[in-house]
Amino acid sequence: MPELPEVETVLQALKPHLVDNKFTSIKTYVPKLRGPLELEDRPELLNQSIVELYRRAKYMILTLANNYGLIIHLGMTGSFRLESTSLQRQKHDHAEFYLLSGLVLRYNDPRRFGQLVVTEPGNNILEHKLLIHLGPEPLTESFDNTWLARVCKGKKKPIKSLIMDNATVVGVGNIYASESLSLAGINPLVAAGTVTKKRLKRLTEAIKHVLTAAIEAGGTTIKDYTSLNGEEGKFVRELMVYGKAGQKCSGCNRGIIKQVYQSGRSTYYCPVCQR
DNA sequence: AACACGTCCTGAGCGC
DNA sequence: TGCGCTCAGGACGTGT
Repeated sequence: MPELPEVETVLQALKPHLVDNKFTSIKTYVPKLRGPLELEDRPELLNQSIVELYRRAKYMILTLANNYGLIIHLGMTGSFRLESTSLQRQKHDHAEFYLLSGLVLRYNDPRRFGQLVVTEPGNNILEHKLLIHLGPEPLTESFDNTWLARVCKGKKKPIKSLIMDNATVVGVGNIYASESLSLAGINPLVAAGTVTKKRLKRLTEAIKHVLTAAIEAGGTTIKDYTSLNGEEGKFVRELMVYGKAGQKCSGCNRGIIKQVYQSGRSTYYCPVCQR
């Protein structure tokens, strides 16, 4: 389940192979993923140098020399393989990008929650409807305790739901939300508006710390996630609470990790050291 | 306005 | 052994 660190890891792996390369042909095998998949019969995407590949939230953005672009979201189970064209297409490979370098980039996504969207030249890609409403990037100065306090003010919904909201901060999914709250010592269930400024500062720092450490570890592999060509993320070894229901908390060494459900998502926390 | 919840999707894991 | 059920969750859309 790719969150920001996983997307960042994939992005860095893809970059050297894609930038300055060109798509020579693109094939798709399903009519839609999360939205329509309209990459075939688009000559404007072919034989144009790939200029940039960067990230905004959990989206990867690829731009071409003619200012067409591609917005890519891996959803829950999306992954890329870069490989020889002599290798067979696999089950759930929904799109193939044949490259001038001779390799093929294959997009695999069993649950088809991902998105591959073409953008037209002329508009700022960051103002695309998928991107325009996104909040600050967690690893920049624009995400700080002042901002978080402003967003939390008066909010009754649980702090965990709030930090998973892309309008508050982007890239924090279910795993890193639980992990960040664990590190900050905050109970995920408490109303966001009741968390003190001091604790929100700790939370801001915890989010930055956890995401940075996860990027360094190449992400977290729980079930589906792998980076390019099947590499697994090692942050799973550093998890404090996620997926550890019933185990003793390694933070305080006293509490037993509890699993609760918040709007259909599982949340893990230590009832002793997260108050 | 704020928040909750349904929806999309497939495969793993489990109980019987 | 095999079937059917439940769960996993990102982000948008809809309902309250």
